[in-house]
Amino acid sequence: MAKRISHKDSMCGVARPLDAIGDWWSLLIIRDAFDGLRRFGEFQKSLGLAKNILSARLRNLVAHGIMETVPASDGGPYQEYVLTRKGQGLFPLLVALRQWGEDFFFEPNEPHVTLVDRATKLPVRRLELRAQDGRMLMAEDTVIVLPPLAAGERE
Amino acid sequence: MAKRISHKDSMCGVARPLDAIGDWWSLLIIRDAFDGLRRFGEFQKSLGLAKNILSARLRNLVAHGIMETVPASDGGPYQEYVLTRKGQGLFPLLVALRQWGEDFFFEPNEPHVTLVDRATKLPVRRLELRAQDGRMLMAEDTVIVLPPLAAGERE
DNA sequence: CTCTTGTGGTTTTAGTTTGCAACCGATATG
DNA sequence: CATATCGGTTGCAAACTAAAACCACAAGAG
Repeated sequence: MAKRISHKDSMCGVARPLDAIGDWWSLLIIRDAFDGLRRFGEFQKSLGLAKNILSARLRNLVAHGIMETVPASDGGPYQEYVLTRKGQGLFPLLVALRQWGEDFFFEPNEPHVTLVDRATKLPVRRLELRAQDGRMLMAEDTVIVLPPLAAGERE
Repeated sequence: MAKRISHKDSMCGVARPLDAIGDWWSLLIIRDAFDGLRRFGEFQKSLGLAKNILSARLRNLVAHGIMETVPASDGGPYQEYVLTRKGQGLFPLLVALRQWGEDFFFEPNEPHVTLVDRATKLPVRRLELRAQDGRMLMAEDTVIVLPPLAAGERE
């Protein structure tokens, strides 16, 4: 089931998360989970994907510790799917995706849903990458550095 | 080729970007592009994916305006693939993905590559979502709001 | 008790996608 | 001219996806 994304034995810090999430559907499931959806049927209705696929995706997300099943919530005999702490850690990623979408996939005046501060109802700020000293960083202001190699290790 | 992700006619602000990116491979290509890779062969060597797949992914990224081909750079007879401004807009998403990976996919002392400020060589700060007034926002502090419906429009 | 409906899946099956490998054309290179 | 390298395209078997049918269980309805 797990499709190997990278050929390197030890996948990098980007490929490893991608492998865990699984695919786009999973990300949409996670987004719906952030929106409060919990039940199999809710996800299926919201996303319109085949039930076997949803079943497989949920199973994968649970297997990777991104979601977990809780026995009930309203006494019903069924289980629900909720985000774990690890799953909640994906929130910035979804925000980044959404903001990118707003920037480039909508006409200037095309209406679209907006993420707002629940308290003030104002739109949230943009995600910004900052240095330790608070300077804002663009992509070209950053570098990837290798971990210090322990003795004897070779690339 | 384009696999429809959502059944809804007008895809939401999350699904639309996902559809444009294409798949995980594309995201890894984009990451490599941020790392300075430009040539077909460089991507292929770095990612180890089949050439036909790479070819298709690059074509898709170009078609969606995320990358573009530039005729040369060192006088070679070949073209190179570089990120457009739209593609560069994906930087926060990649950072979010990387930070999530660092948080949950590495043992506490497992070495991994780190994103650092080029100027100071210090690791970058975490991405944080903030309200207009500067408060930090967690997922549960936010809501999605629908656009104001124009007259006559119905859900 | 039996019939029907709704939920939460699994199985079946066909269609699509993937990716290895082989091939191809266009430069260099010897 | 022979050969290699780069940037792909093409063919095809294997893997994966997804629509639909099916199944199990629980709750009501009659």
